[in-house]
Amino acid sequence: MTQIAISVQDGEEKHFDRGTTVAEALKELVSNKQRKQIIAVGCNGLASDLGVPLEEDTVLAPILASSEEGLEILRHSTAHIMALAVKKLYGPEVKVAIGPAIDDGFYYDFDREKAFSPEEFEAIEQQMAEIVAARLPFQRKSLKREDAITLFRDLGEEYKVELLEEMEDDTVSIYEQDSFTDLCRGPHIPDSSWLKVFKLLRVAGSYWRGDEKRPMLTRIYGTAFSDKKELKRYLTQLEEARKRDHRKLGKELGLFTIQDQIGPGLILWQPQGALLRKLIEDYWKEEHYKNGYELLYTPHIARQDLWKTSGHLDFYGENMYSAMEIDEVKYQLKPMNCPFHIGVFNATKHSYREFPIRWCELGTVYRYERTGALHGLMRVRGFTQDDAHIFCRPDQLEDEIFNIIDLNLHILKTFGFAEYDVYLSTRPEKYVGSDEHWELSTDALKQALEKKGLNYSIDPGEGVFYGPKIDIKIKDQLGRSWQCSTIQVDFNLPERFKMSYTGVDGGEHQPIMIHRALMGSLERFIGILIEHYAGGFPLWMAPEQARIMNITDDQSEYCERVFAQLRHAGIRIAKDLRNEKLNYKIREAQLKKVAYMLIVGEREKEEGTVTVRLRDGKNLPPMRPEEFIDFIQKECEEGKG
RNA sequence: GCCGAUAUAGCUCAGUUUGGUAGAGCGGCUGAUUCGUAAUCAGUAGGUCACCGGUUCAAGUCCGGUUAUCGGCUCCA
Repeated sequence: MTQIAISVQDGEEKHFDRGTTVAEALKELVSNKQRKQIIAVGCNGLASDLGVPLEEDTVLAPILASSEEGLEILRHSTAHIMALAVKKLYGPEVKVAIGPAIDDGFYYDFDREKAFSPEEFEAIEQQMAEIVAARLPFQRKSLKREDAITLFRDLGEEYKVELLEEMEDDTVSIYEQDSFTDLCRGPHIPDSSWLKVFKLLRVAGSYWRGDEKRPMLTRIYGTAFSDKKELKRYLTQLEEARKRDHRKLGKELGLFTIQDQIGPGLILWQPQGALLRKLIEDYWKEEHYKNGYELLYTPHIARQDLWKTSGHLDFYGENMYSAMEIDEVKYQLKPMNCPFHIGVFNATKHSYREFPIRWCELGTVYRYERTGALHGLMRVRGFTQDDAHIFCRPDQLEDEIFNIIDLNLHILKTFGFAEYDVYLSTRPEKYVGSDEHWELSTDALKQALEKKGLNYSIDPGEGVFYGPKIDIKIKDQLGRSWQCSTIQVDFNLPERFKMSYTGVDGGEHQPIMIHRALMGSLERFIGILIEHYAGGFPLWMAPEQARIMNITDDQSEYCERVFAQLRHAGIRIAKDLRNEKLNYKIREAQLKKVAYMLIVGEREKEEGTVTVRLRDGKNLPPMRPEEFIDFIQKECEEGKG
C-alpha cells in the first residue's frame, strides 16, 4: 500500500497508509491533550470531519472547538442533534427543512401541523441530552444526487428533495446519525458527546425559503457553546439587552409613549423625550450650518400629481397612505421629502455659480408598515428624517460625497458611534433611469469611498429605485449593527422635474441631486441611542443634567436660589425638595439616570456650595454653583467634539 | 400580512387549572417624621379585568371574533 505524507501546520511530517483517517493521523501527530480540542480540520483549504480518509499528501489545519469556526461547526451539529431529538419524539409527523448555524447559535425549521411551544423544550432538551450521552457518531456519506433524491423522497422529506433538485453538483453528501439522515455539506463533530453546553431559546414561524408565498414552518432557535461559562455570559448579555430595551427605558424615563387610541407606529414624545430630541436637533442644525447647509421646512401632504411626477406612486406606492380629497383634488401624505426640496429649487432660476446648494430639513414622513413589522421607535409609521438634498454640477459630485461622508462620520462619532461598516448598494430589480446613469453614479460613490480610504462591501441589488447608495451601519455598545446613514445619488428626479441651471456656456444644464440622511430616522436613532447608553446619555444631550436635593427643609430656600441660578445659566436642572430621606431621593434620581445630583445639607448651605454626586456613586468635592456651571459647560463642549 | 404567544389599577404582577361580580407591591393623595449618599411609617383613593359577541342561573376565568403588544418570518429609516 502506498504511503502518504501528513503533517499538522508547522509540525513534523509523518508517513501513513493511504486511506488513513484524519483522526488516526492526529493521534500520531499531536498530543492527546491537544487532540481533545480539535473538532475538525482544514484540509487543503476545506473544513472537514475527523473521520475523513486521506488519499494524498496533506497539511492539516486543526480547527479548535473554542475557535469561531469550531463553534460554528458545534452549533451546526447541535441543530442536527436537535432535529434527531425532534424526530425521535414526534416521528414522521415532523418534516425537516433547514438547520444552519447563525451568529449566536442555530435554528432548525420544521414542518409540523401544530407549531412547537416552549413547553416542549424540556422534553426535546432531555432527548438531546440522551443523544449526547449515547455518543452517537455523525457518519458522512457521498452519493449521487439522483440517489439522494430517491433516498429523501422515500423518507418523505420533500423539502430536502426540493433543495436537491435545485443543486447542480453531481454528488452530494449526507450525514447519518442514528435514525436521522440529513442532507448536509458538513463538517460535523465526530460524535454527539462533543456537545456539552446547549440551550433551546425560542420558537418562531418562518416561511420556507424566506418566501411569504410558501408554507409557514415552525422554527426552533437554540445555542451551544464549548464552555458553560460562555453560555452563562451569553444569557447575561441577553438579559443586559432586555434591560436596555428602549421600549422599557422609554417608559421608565418618560421619553415617549405609543397608544392604541392614537394608532400603532405613531410616537408621542413626552417632555423628557421631547427635550432629548430637541437637543439632538439643535446639535444637528448647528453642524449643518457650520458645513454650509441651509434649512428648509416643507408640508406633510401634496397633490397626488406630484407623486406621479416623482415616480413615487409607481415605485413606492404600496408604502404610501391612500389619498384624501380636498376640493375635489387628491392629496397624499409624503413618504419622502425630496419632491418638496425640488419645488424650492424650481421656484427660482439657478446659475452654476450657486452650486453646490445644500438644503437640509428635519422632515416628518409617513409610510405604511405592515403591522407585524412595527417595533417601538425602531419601526414606525410616522418618522422624521434628518434629510438633506445637495444639488451640484457633475464636476462637484465626488467632492460633495466626500464632504458628506466627513460630516456623517463626525456626527456619528459625537453620538458615540466610532465603529461602523460601509456598504455600497447597487441597482435593484425595480428601477428608473438609464443604465448609463446608474453606472456613472455608482462610480462616483465608489471613487469617494476609495478616496476617503474606507473599506466597504457591495450589497448587490439593494439600491433605491432612483439611484445607488452608500449605507453606513453603526455598531452599538452591545456590538449590534444598525443602518442609519444613507447617501444616494439621483439622476432621475432632476430629469422628471425638469430641473436646470445656467452653465458657463450660457446654456441650460441639469443638476445632479444627492439625497442623504445621517441619523436616518430621528425616532429610530433615538431608540438606538437609548439602548447604546442604557438611558444614561452623555451630558450634552441629557434631558436632566442635574437635580438638586436638600437634606432637610432648612436648606430649601438655599436650594431654590441655587436652582434658579443654574437654570438661568442654561443648566437643565430639576429640584427635589420633598420631605423625604436623602436615600430615597438619590435612589429615584439614580433610576432616572440623572447625570449629577447636587446634595445640599447644612454644611453646603453655610459654605455656599453643593456636593456633586456622580451616577457611579462617587462624590466630587463640594463646589460653588459657579464652579459647577463651568464644570458642566466644559463637559458639554468636550462631549460635542 | 404570515406563524406562535400575551392583554387584570399609572407601573410591575398575582388571581384563570377546579366559573360564584377583583388582590399585592411600587407610584398617587392625606397625615406623621426633618432623617447626609439606592426605598421612613400610617391611613386612603384608584379597575365596565383590551374590545365585541356566545355558552351558562352566574364569565376576569370557558368558546368565537376584533384590536394592540411581544418573539420571529417578510419588509425596512
